Amino acid sequence: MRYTQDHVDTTRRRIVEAASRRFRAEGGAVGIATLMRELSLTHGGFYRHFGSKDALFQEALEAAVDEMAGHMTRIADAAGPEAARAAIVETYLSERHCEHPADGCPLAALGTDITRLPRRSRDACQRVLMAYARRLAPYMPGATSADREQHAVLLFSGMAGTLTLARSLGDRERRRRLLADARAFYLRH
Amino acid sequence: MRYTQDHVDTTRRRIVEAASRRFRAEGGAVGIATLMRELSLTHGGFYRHFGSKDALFQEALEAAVDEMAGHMTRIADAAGPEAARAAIVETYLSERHCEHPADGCPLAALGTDITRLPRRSRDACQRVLMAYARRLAPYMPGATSADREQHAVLLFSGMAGTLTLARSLGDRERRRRLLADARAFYLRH
DNA sequence: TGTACATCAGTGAACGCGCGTTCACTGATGTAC
DNA sequence: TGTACATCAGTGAACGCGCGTTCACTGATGTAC
Repeated sequence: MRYTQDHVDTTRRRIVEAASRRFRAEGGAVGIATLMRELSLTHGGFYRHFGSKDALFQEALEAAVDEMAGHMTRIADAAGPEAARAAIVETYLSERHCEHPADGCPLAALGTDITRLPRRSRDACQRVLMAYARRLAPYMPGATSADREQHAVLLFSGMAGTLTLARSLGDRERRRRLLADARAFYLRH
Repeated sequence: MRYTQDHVDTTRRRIVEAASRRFRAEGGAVGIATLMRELSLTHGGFYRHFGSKDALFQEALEAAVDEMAGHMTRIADAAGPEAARAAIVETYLSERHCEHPADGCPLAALGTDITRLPRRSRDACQRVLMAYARRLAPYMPGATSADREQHAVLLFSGMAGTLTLARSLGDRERRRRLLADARAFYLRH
């Protein structure tokens, strides 16, 4: 082998990470050559690691969900059981999250792109998105774990929609107000 | 003139209508040639009507918002003042709306695409989206018109996020349950 | 009223471009003997 | 231990393709005389 297994694994991981960020920032239309150039590689080598661009998208989405869920659980754990849900809402609907889609929620950044994936990929996405909800459920109110999971799904998809709208607004002040209104709303309900 | 002014106006309107539906169904990536072929025209003639594809996208989005707002106000008016908001929620989060993005809410269908538009287009979009909220505000609760408008923005962007998630799910039964849960949630809050 | 010309919506070939994917090749390293 | 060979991550040219946009052209109609 020309490169050590360790080097190969690292390269693969770096591709997924770069893709995860760039897809969220610019959508699924980002080219493979652009992606590989960011890592000082050429596009030809891509196919030594992935079967197709679709396969990379899938993995990148999974990585994004994992990263986001990790981030949210850390914030919630730090806030303690009483304040966990509030901390999640505050962080999710923060200006920081709004201005940085690349490290943010993939649902808010890629929602409609996922919708247009071929059937087979959508099935895989469903599993990933449901795992997202399952990881956040423990911080939600509800008598049963099914209730808490349902709460997580509704809260996150709702906030994702509002965050997407906020990102569509050209006027910064308007964005700030929308986010503040949304935080107040989702803290109450 | 080769064609009457009436014919020209009709053709232009047909292009906008087809674009409005197809962009919502398949995203902004739909090609101009495809669009024109749907109307039994060739792509070359497109530029007699529009300066660029971006200009068409703008108009198509506006038409979609107008159509959707019209649809919603008709439903709300038919339901009467007491039941107006409930009728809007039921219709928006219906399976029918979920399965037919082409005639549905442009925010749910194109949310993340709008986010990636160049700055100049985003300003125009902001105006269009705010007009959307203003038309629906009368059916929302709230002491002042600003309160009602804020309620409309949060309700619609939240429902759009949940609808987008529903459309991402491969499993029909799962979609049905999510929509039912969402209807219950948004009728309460 | 008849004739010559201007108009311009629509046609279809052509443009440059970037895309996803393939492939012959390179060359440093691992492995077999 | 030294030598020959196999491996395979990464390179960069090439593929076919569809895109947005341009442009010379067509030809039915409106307009000027």
